[in-house]
Amino acid sequence: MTYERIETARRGAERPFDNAFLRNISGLAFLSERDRAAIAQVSAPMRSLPAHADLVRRDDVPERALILLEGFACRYRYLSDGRRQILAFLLPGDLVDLDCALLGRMDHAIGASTACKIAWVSHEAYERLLSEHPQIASALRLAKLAEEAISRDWLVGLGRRSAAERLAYLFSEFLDRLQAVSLADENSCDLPITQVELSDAAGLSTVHVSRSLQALRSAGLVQVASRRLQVEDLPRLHAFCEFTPRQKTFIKPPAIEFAAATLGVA
Amino acid sequence: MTYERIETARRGAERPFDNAFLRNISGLAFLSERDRAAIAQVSAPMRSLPAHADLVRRDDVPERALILLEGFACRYRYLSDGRRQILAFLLPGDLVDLDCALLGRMDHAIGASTACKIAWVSHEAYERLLSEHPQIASALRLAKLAEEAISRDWLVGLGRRSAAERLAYLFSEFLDRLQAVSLADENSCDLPITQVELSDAAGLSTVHVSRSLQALRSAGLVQVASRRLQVEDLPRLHAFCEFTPRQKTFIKPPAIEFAAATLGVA
DNA sequence: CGCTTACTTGACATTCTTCAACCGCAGTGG
DNA sequence: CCACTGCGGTTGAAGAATGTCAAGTAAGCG
Repeated sequence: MTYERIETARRGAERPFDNAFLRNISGLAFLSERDRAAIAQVSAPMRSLPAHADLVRRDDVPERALILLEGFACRYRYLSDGRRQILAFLLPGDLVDLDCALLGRMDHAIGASTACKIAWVSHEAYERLLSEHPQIASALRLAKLAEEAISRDWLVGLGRRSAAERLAYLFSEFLDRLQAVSLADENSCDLPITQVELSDAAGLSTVHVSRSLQALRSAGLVQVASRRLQVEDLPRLHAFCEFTPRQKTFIKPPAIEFAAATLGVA
Repeated sequence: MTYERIETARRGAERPFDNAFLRNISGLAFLSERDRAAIAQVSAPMRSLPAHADLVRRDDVPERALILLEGFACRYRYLSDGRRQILAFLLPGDLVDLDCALLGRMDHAIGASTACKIAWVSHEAYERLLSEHPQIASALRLAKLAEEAISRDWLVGLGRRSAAERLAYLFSEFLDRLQAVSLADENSCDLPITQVELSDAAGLSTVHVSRSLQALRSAGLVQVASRRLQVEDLPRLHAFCEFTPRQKTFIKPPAIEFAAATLGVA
C-alpha cells in the first residue's frame, strides 16, 4: 500500500464531510473519526462575508476565534498617515485564535481580502475542542508555530530582500500553503488579491509592484494574470528568493502503520 | 497604601534574591514566595558567554530553554549572500523557549550581541516550572504574547517606516523594555550594540544608520553616544514613530488588595 | 454605454546603498 | 612610551532602488 493510497483514504471520497480547515489539520496530525466529527461540527455554522469586510477590528476585545473556510483574508495595521502594512495572509483552512486579546485589545485588524466564508468559534467551544481532542490541539499548536515561522520569513524579506524577491517569496508561500489544503496544483493557484494588497504586504508602492511583476514575468519565473498565479519555473523561483517549501520541512506525522491502523485501511 | 508602596514591597529590598528575569516576571503576575524561590532556583546555574557567541545555532534541535540574565542578544538569520536580518532583540529578563524546534529545526540563530549571562533550563525543569507554578506560566504566556506583538511592530516598521522612524522606534522599544526590568531610568539606558547591529535590525545599511542617527540627534530627539541612549524628548520621540509604551498597555495585574494579601504587607 | 476599479506607463524626485577614504580610540606588542 | 592595528563610526560622491505624480489603458459591471 502506498502513501498515495493513505492520502486518498485520509482526505478521501469515502468520507462525505470535507473543508479546507479539515484538510489543513489533517496534514498536521492523524485524526480519529471523532476528531473529524468535532471539526465538522465546529465549522458548520458558516457565515459569508463580502470582500473588504473586517472580521476583527483593531482595538476590539474579541471573545471568539474564527476559522477561515473560503477566501483570502489578512492581518493588517495602519499608521496614522494612511500607510498600511499587511502582517500576514490568512488562507482557507487557517484558524485565528485571538490570544492577542489577552494582552488587552487587538493591535491589528483582520480584514477579508476577498469574499470569505468563515465559522465563528466561541471561547467555550474552542476550549472544548482543545481539551477533548488532543490531536487537534497538537495540530493547532503546529499551525501556530508555522504561522510564527512565516512571520519571521516576512521580517527577513521586508528587511533584506529586494522588491522582486519579496514578491517571488510571497508567491512561493501562497502556492505552498494552498497546496497544503488542496487548493493548488503543482504550479498554479488562484491569487484573488490586488496589487494594492501585494504592495501593502511587501512594503512597496503599487507602481513598483507592477514593475517588479513584469520583471519576474520577463525573467520567466511567474505569470500573474486574471486572479491567477502560474509559476513557470518553480525551482528557479525558489532559488531566486531562497524559499524552502514549508510542507516538506514538517516533521512527518508518526509511522505509516499507525496511520493505516487509525484509518482502518491496512 | 499606594501602588508605589506595593512596587517597593514587591521588588523590594527585604527580599535578597533579585535578577532581571524575576523583575520581568514580577511585572506580569503576582508571585508567591514559592514562585520566587522557583525562579531563583532555575536561574541559579548562571553561565557567562562572550560577545558574538551563538547561544543557539540555526538548524539546531535544541532541547532546553534559556533565560537571559545579563547582556543583549538577538535572533537573526542570514541569506546566502551574506545579508543578515535581526528578527528580535533579547534583553535581560527574557526567556527563550525553544518551541520553534517542534517544527523541526531552528529556522534562525540566537547570538550574543554583548557578553551575556544566561541560565539553561532543561525541558523537564521548564515543564515543571509551568505546571507547578501557574502564576509563572501565566506570566510567561503574557511575555510570549508581548514578544509576538513586538514582532508585529517590527513588521510594520520594516515595511512602512522610514529609516529614522525605524531607529526611533527601536530606541523607544529598548527604553520601554529596559524600564520594565529596572535597567533604565525615565529617559536613558545602556545601548551596548553597534551600528552594524542596528542596521541589521532596521534593514538598513550602516552608512544610512549613521546618517539617520545624526538626523535624530539634530532634531533634538535622542543622543546616542558611548554605548548609551539618552532620549532628549520622549513625547516627541514617541509621536515621531507612533510608539505606544507596552508597559502601559498591559492589563494591570489583579486587584491591589489581592497583591497586598499575597505579599502580606496590608 | 458609461463607470469604476485594477493595472500600466513615463518622467521625475527621494531614499537608501555602495564604495572608498578617513578619523578616533582602545588594545597590543615592541 | 610609542608605533601599529583593528574596530566602530563618519563623510563625500555616485549610483541603484524605490516612491510619487499624473496620465492613460483595459476589463468588468450596472
